[in-house]
Amino acid sequence: MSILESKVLLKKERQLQIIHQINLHNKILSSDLSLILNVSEDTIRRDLNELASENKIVKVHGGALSKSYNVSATQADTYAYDQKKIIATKMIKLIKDGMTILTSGGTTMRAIANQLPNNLHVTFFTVSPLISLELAEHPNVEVIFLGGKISNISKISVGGEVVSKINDIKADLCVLGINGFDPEGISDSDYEVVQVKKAMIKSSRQVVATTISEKLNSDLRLRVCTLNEIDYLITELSPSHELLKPYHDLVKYIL
Amino acid sequence: MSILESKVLLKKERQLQIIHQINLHNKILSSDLSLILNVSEDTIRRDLNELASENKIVKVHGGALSKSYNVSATQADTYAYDQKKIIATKMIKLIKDGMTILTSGGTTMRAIANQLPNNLHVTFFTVSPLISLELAEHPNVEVIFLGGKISNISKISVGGEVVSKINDIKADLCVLGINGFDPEGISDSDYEVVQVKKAMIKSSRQVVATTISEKLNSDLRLRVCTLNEIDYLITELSPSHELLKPYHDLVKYIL
DNA sequence: AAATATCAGGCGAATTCATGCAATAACAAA
DNA sequence: TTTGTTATTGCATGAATTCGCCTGATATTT
Repeated sequence: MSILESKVLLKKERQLQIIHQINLHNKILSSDLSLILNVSEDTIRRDLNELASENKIVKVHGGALSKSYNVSATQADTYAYDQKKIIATKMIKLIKDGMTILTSGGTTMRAIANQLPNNLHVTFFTVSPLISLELAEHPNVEVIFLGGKISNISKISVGGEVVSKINDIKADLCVLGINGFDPEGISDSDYEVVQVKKAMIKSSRQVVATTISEKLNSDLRLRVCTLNEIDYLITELSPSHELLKPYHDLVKYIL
Repeated sequence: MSILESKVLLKKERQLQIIHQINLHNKILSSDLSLILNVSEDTIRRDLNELASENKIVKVHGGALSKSYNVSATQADTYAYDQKKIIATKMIKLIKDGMTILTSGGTTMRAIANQLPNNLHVTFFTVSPLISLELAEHPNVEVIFLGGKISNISKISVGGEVVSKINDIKADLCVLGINGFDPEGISDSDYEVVQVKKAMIKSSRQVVATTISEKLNSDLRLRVCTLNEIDYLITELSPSHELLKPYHDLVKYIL
């Protein structure tokens, strides 16, 4: 054990953290950064000004924005980010030390990866480059990327090689990001993605479906699985919420 | 580690210890080093300045950071981005339709992936999640990710599985991002990364080494290959530049 | 318009830094 | 060994950075 688990952040480090946060959420409030990094808002403001003058971020009243701001994609993201954070919090409670977890991609999964506490010792198998990077930030997490052809659309690896690799795994938990979800089951629109998700479900002891409530009761063209194949449904809503009523008989646990 | 601690450390030894500490923790405070090594902070400061001018660490107010610390930085933010863009332009000229290309990670590679013209029809094999994402933005590019354990430090997949997968490939071109480069060859500091790079070189018809001039004449602990194993050296400098003189006899083409 | 939040700029305390200098250590030649 | 040369180190000084707090100005919200 080393003596110097210094809590002191060097200025440069703090600024890197700020950039990381901004890249992740696309925007950030000075007040949030102040809380996260445990320094005064003045210091944050000075950092933001400095980073802005170096052209690394865009400073706005109250906080800062990412430089490469993809309007259409990210606005939806930021809009749902709070909800996804709630989902992440619920999801993380299911994770125990020593688990092996299989995960797909998607922004909800990304929020989970980001919120993961640093003291968890777990092994993640993933098909998403983005998630693998986010997970690799956690020192006690082992990340295995299941390689294959990267789908231009969904940005996860797909194809026979991935599927057969997944078949060789026996995971404790499968965390699925969801695109279509209704009483008939989970659905998706991309054939290759469906193959991967099916394999993931088959290789896991328990399956967790995570989705923002917005996607409830939407049906896409291809079926991934029926609801009796999943163990947990996690949304940002309270389990007793009206919208979730139709699912209480169909899914084992709703969180 | 008890009685011998009273032994006086020579400057070189001390600096090696400093580098060790930084590699271990990614950062270090001058005050901590002063305690650990039992010398005054002035001496530490002088050491840090020296190591920084040799480009081995990044000195900041209060201590120093590892060079590879800013992993999650944005594109425009990456160090020496303009230079890397020049390298990317030169590199891309070597790519022809239909090629199969094997690539490592690194920010230079990222610049290349980013600058790639959309009309190129090529297949990329990569071990870097970041590069795979960047490449997947190009509609006519097929991206295959070579999966494996993701190294927390270098953020590329490493391990036996990757290496043996690479051995099965026969690529036209291998594009290597470089960390250490001097007349004796290419070097790197991470054992696992070296194994992957070696395999990549072996599986490719031609090898391209790309590096910003700053990294020329730097020697890291582990050898990746000698210079006669690479075909092209690409830097941001003109091929006739003074700094490149020592390499004209050693590398086939300098661009 | 009033209430609230965010801002820029200045101040002071604490820390870190660069620099010069003298004491000491390391090393090479005699 | 001794002697002379150079490198290294610790300390002292004043300068520079960093950071939290404060104030009055500006922006945003209600």
